[in-house]
Amino acid sequence: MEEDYKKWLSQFRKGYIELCTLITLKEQGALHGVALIRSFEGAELNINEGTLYPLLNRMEQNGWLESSWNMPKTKGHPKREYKISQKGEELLPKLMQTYESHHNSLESLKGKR
Amino acid sequence: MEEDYKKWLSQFRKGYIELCTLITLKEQGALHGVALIRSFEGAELNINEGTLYPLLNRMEQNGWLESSWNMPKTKGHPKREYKISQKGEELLPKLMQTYESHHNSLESLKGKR
DNA sequence: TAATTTACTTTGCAATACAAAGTAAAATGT
DNA sequence: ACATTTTACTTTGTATTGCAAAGTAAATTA
Repeated sequence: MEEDYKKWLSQFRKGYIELCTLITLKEQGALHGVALIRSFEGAELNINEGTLYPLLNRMEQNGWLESSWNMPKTKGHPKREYKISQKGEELLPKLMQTYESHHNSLESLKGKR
Repeated sequence: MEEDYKKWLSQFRKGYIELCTLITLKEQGALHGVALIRSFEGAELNINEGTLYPLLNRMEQNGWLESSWNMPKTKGHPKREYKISQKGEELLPKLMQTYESHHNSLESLKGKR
């Protein structure tokens, strides 16, 4: 039962995390991985490292994001910063529309008698 | 670009359709496959046969649904009717809670400045 | 200078949505 | 009566992604 739920959750999140990433980078500008994870936590959303980093790489390869290494001038660990690309900006409204449409469908199914 | 979107959509729907199925069977009682597809269409949600039928079988094997063949007494094609099981009824609120929590997270990410 | 922390990478696995082709029973048309 | 079409469901093959766990390497701390 608990097992069923865990499996379902991991499926349910497919695509969702990409959308959250696009939204966050659009709202907040350039962020590196750990900062993204913290932003998600601020929205009570916990994302695994092993999920996020491969996802960021895939999104960059798709051209939805752009990244640059941010070598710290004085101190700190080198970080890779991601920001949303032109293509990502164009795609985001389409994904949001689809998200909302699915949300409405679900609400509508709940309300049937 | 269009290709990107299609791939994303197919990922995004993972898990979502199972939830819609549970909700619909809870609301409407026993339905067969085609009736489910029509219910979804009524909520402006289009689901492929090749998606729905394997999904129904999986859900039954997980014990979330129960099915029975409905041999028509006088006329019509034999149909397999699905209804939500005890286990499905128990699981549904948990999935809904998770759905809503993710919905809230996304809204919260949109609202950040 | 050894141990720890930070940020990111890599690997292997399991699971589902979809398109397309397939099956079989019932209804329809000629 | 026989062939065609429709209805409802099944099967197959592919492509992706989320996750846990182990791994790397630079920077900081002890």
